[in-house]
Amino acid sequence: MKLNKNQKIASESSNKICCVLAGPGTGKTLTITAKILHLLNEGINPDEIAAITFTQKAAVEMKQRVINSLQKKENLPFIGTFHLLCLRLLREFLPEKEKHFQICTRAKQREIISSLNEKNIDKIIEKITKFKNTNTPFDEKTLIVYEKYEEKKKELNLFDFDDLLLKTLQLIKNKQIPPLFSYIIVDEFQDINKIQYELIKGLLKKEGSLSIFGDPDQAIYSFRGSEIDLFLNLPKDFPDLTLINLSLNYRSQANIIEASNKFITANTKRFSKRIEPTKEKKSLITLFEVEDEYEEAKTIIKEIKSRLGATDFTELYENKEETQYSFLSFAVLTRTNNQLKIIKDFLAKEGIPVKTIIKDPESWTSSFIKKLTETMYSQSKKLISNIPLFEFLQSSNIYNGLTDTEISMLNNMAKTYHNGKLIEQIQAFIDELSGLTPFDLFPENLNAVSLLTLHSAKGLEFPIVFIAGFDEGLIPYTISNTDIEEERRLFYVGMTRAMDDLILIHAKQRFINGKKMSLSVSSFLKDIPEEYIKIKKVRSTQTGPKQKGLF
DNA sequence: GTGGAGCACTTTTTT
DNA sequence: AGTGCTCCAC
Repeated sequence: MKLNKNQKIASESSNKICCVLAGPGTGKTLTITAKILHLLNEGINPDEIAAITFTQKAAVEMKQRVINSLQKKENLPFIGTFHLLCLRLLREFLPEKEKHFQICTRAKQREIISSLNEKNIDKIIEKITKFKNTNTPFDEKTLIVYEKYEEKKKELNLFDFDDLLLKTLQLIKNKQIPPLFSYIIVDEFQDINKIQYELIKGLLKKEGSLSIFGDPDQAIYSFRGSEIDLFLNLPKDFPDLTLINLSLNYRSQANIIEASNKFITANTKRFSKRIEPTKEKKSLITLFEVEDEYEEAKTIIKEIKSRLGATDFTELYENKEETQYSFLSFAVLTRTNNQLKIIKDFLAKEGIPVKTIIKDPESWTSSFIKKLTETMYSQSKKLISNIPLFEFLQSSNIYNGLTDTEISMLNNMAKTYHNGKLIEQIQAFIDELSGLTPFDLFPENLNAVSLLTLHSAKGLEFPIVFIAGFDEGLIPYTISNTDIEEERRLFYVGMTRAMDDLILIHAKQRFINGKKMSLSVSSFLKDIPEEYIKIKKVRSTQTGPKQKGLF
């Protein structure tokens, strides 16, 4: 494992509390992995170590790297989410008659709330989770619903996701759970809320050591209770804090790094830090000024095609030229999900494959499972029972009527079921389907252009990144967010996803919530110094949704 | 189970 | 001044 100087210092630090500032593309996961391996190498008992993340995806990635390095899966430290850690602690430390609860999933939450004759179910769930995480008070009506919801949950012996953390914290405060770990590592610390902060403090042994990894400039989740001040106040809370800055960026060409460095200094709530590029300057950021959202989509298509080496439609699909890019190289980022729809339709109409994150996997999978099961079961009867599921899928006509995303995901999952009778495989497979997360429905290796919101692009990287809707009102989203610094961090996250080219698009007019709006370019433009960006005005040829082809 | 009225319209994770 | 949803009547 090859580490740079500060990565090495961070991975070997044995200080009481160490905070590692890990800007975009600076090798955070590598360094955390190295730290875990270093501790194990020093002979620390794995049970003394906990590496905590916010998402499964981050946990899986980290765990996989540790497994690959150690060449073993047993006797590993805890590497997982806050929720998994709390679930395990509750199963271990709750009194016998309380510990056999089940998880109250989103679907179950909806069921409970709707049984109380409430509408706006998701709004209510949102308010409840906000209350549990930040103590945001209820209005009178929601308070009553909340009390009934809690009652019902108790009756059914269910804990919701927030309860997992809250109950654990309660047990810690009652001294029913002792400090358990000598080494706690926290990933993405900028996303932390008060409850998670208390949990960490309560689980760390008195002589233990705490390592914090994160980047305050990428804090974009205040709307769900994360508090950037918990990060920024660390030096005050811990006067003996060691700060280490991972400053070398291995992702983006120099122009993108220098522009984003300058851009983010417009914020005041931050630690002063700079990222140094390791790659050379390649090209300027491009800003396209176009007429409307249709011209925006057309610009994206044109730029994709020119980079794939195609001058017309047929060449592209005959794959005549070898180019350094494929559809996988491109991502289009927007502030809202709404904006992605029209882009998706335009790209799809051009035959450009796209993939998006499915917001509601529960309802998606339920219809998908329905669609699959009928065909699978009816066909499986006709087949010899011991062929692997993957081959069964390929030999059947299940793929008819599925999208590329669905097929790719299906194949990925089916490959993991090699053994057992066919019916059992199908049953196991369907069980697994119901546990899907949004990212499972976003197959990484599917050769398609990624369409994402700025939020869901965090942690990812692409050679070519478009940020569409670089309009005042959308970026920053002043339509309903007054926290401009958080909006600036969100755009900073977007900028720093790009490896080679960053392309911004501003449309002079577009429909927002049914209204045709005239928009000026984002006020964030003035925070990017002129020398890093070139502006191209695209004159409208013909516009409108009725038009058939683009070439 | 469906069609039309009424309504809301930012971002999202967690077994 | 568009879209997608939820609800309710049928």
